[in-house]
Amino acid sequence: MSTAIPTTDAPRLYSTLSRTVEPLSTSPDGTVRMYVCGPTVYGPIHVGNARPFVVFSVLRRYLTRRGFAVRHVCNVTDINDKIYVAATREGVRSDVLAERYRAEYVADTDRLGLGRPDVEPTVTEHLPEIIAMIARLIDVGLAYPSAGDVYFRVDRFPGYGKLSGRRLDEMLVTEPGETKEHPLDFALWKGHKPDEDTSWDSPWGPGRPGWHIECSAMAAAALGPSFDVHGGGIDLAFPHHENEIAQSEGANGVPMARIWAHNEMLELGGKMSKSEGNIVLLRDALDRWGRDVLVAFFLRTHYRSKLPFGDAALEDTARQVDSIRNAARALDRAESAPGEGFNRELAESLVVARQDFFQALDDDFHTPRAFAALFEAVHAINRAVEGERPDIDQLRAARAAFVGLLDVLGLAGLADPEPGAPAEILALATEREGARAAREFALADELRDRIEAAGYQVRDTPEGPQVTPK
RNA sequence: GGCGACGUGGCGAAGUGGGAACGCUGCGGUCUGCAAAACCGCCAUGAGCCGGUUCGACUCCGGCCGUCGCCUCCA
Repeated sequence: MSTAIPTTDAPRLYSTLSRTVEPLSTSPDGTVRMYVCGPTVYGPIHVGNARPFVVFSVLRRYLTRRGFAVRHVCNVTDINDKIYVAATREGVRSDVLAERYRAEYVADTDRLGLGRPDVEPTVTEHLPEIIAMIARLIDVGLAYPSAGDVYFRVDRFPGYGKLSGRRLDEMLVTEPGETKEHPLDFALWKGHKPDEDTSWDSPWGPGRPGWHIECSAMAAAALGPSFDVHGGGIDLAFPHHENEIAQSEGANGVPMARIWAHNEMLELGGKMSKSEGNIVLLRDALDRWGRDVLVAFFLRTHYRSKLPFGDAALEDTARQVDSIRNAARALDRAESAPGEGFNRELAESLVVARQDFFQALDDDFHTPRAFAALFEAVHAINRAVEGERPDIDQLRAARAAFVGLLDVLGLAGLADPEPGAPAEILALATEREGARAAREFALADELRDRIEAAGYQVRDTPEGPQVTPK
């Protein structure tokens, strides 16, 4: 079985900036440099916040297995209006609160088991870079101090609006700008207010960074002024990413990111958001569904489609995950009683599945089609185990191929050896076999009920009973 | 009001100018003492609605209706 990736073209991704699917670029050293907007840490993250984390973490996994070096940066915003508000409400210092929820964010997303980004910068670590960038923007005339704040001058940046397709003169103006030249000018630096318990010195007086400048500064610090992919939720396209472009390109004079990749929103009767109050915390979803189901749930829908979150969809996903796991169990059984020959249909199906799988992911990270390919493999494996059973070498090769696909999606654990049932459960299963042999089926069924009550399931197979966790 | 995304079977969800993937559910069958799993087969003559282009449109264009996101903090 070939290990080469059966594709010739470069992976392609849709860019909000060009509104087309574009070939992925690499930076001059061959690395794909990717920056993804992470959470503001003023509370535990919800499953909506987890979507970009999953999408871009798995994209990184895919690109890595596709042979690219990837530098994946995902920031944590730990200075923000909402953090002050939350700190006041909880009666703790804002920096203490931010650090607590930063750690909780890391712990929650660790449970997804998709690895960590290479760098997870925080705002508090980047004040010097932020201040330097603001100073630079003032130098080139794109920013101005005003009453202790510093604002970006939007009408001096010619490309303002190019990402979100807006024009300055069409935008709804809701905010009067008594300290701003233009109502849509946005804050780069906010002067210290008495009720805020942190502040940093700057040439414009004590204060803190505005919301957008941090990402410009952190992205440049971690990836340089120009990189390959900038990701995040579509709700950030305006104003956040628009402002990032204005700041970074205004200060650095080069395009910030080649591809702007945005995931669509999770829905729970309208967009899931903390301000709407219709949220499910990531940790609660993990407790209830487990990481396998949750990861598969995010991946079975394309990242640019809205994703309704609900019990029915998760239950559906859980069944899909079970059927993937069952194919691995079928391989377990077959390996304990292999056949003699070579199953040509299995070999061919796995090649096709692998090809379809990688082609789908090359095409704008099409995970739903990758899932379809995965099920081609599931069925091919089940057919081979039931039918013309292959020899041990082919079974092992089939497992390797199957696990290789699962691994790209972060689901290789579905094929891991399962923890064996405890001895007392296995004893019940053995006893049940005796009862069955003696045709004492009432006793056999009672024993099965007891096994199930203990959380295990018995499946009678030609290789004997298979006891699996329920 | 402006910008954008989208409307496909019971549900979820794809591709495609000329046979509507895939998964779940449901139905029938095989296997099984039964069950579970698996396997085999069936399930949209139609793709929000109305026009247009075309030999031919679900697929392109226009209009309408509807849903959602952004325009204010938001993944």
